[in-house]
Amino acid sequence: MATKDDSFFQMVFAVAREVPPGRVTSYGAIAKYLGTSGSARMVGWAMNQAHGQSPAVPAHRIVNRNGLLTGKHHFAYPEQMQELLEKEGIEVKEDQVVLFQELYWDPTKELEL
DNA sequence: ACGCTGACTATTA
DNA sequence: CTAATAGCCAGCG
Repeated sequence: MATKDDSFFQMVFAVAREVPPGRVTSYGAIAKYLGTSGSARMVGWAMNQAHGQSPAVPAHRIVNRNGLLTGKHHFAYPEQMQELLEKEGIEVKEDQVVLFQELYWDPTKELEL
């Protein structure tokens, strides 16, 4: 688990790609899963490098602790994030994921088994 | 090497 | 409710 052979980014990308469709997760959750709890900024920063990766990283499934689409401005265009989320069946209102609590996917609870 | 920046989070006022 | 503060750590000039 959490192979440290790869760069920190690759670990973040790996977890992000493990997020099931129609689900969302937070930076802090990924950070904690990687053992860098408290450094949620590193996750977001890693996502910044995700742009152009192969396979593409579903960064639109990564939101902040409030379920807010804080990173939408980093996409091709800000509305793309909400567009992709709604496309997967996730309701988004006021840049915020509706029922975020129900759609929340925690790697530390789903993957560590 | 130093300081600034940042897709975060939590606490305090 | 908003604003400020602190902790976090990798990249860049």
